[in-house]
Amino acid sequence: MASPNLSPTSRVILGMIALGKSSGYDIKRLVDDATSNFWPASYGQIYPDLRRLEDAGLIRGESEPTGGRARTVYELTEAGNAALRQWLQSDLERMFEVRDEALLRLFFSDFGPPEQRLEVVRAMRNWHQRVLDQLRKLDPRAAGPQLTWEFGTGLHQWIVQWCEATERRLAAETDKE
Amino acid sequence: MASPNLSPTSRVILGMIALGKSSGYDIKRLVDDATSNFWPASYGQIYPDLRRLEDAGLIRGESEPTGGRARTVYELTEAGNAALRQWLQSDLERMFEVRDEALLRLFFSDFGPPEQRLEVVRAMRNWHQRVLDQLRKLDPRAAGPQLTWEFGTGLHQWIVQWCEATERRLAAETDKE
DNA sequence: AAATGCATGTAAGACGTTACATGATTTT
DNA sequence: AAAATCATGTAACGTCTTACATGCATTT
Repeated sequence: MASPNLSPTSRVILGMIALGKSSGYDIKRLVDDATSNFWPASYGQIYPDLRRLEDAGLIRGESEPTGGRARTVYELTEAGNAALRQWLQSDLERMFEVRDEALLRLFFSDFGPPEQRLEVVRAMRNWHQRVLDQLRKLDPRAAGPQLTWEFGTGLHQWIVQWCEATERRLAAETDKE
Repeated sequence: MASPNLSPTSRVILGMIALGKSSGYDIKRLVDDATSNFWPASYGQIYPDLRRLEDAGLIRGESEPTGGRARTVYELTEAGNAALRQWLQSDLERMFEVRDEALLRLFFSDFGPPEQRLEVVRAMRNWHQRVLDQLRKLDPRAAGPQLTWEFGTGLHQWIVQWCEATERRLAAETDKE
């Protein structure tokens, strides 16, 4: 009933449960399909968080075994519903974080030969192309609201195009010399 | 001389030192100016890492006080130079990570009223617009190689435009009802 | 019979930020 | 005289991942 230390990730969990009663396993699958590109979550995060959310009275767990296989399914309490709504309406700050090792390499690759820069951009393009292919394989409706899906595909597509343009530019520079 | 546990961030540090002898303070400033948008670093990361890098024999520190103010300046050793080059040439994997709370809210905002979605996208646009303004204030040449600067501005610009388009779409949907 | 999927969990550690403390120097 | 900047550092904490362990059920 006490309400301490809810991690940022616990909000995804809360949200996923709001979309329908779920077990920890279910949540993991939902997250992988729908939000992992902008908010991943691991079992090591999910299960302890479920405990904390239950201790805080925001969710309620029920045992729903499938045959002899244990299974605990969670649903929101009234408090949990209120907490979710409150979060959705609160001001948002410091919300966008990126860690991109490719850009880091690009930044420092003035160090090496010019072909190295080209190599980095190529690897970068490949990576985002793969993410893009994977995103497109998903049925956007199955993965929840489509706005985020559109954003994801659009973003990676933009990056791929930037890489292509940059590769052409770098190739031209290399040829000149 | 032993070479254990170098954090991902230690590579930024190594790279920054390669660009010129630097103190921990200098590195922090360089990172804030040049790479913080895709690879931030805090003092709590930098100073311990400098120790580890020195213990590993990749950098060498010299005391260069300014008046009575202590100051330790680092430069690369031959081993450090080799390590940097090796990193730049190695294959890169799992290099792009995003955490975006705005998208998370967008994803779950089917919960609340439709105006809430609009509100989230607006806040999102504001945030990226502010980042964009800040990036443009920087002289790209002062902030190191310009490729990463161009990428950053382009990316945030694309996001701002996506938000604008989405806002129009959402507004149109709201009017219809 | 073996492999894959369902289901739950934990321990250890990697990684990073925040907040604090200290003090000298320079600028206003 | 006060404020801002230079400079170094650490302790505590939050967050998250990795790797492991366990065992039932279903598919091949």
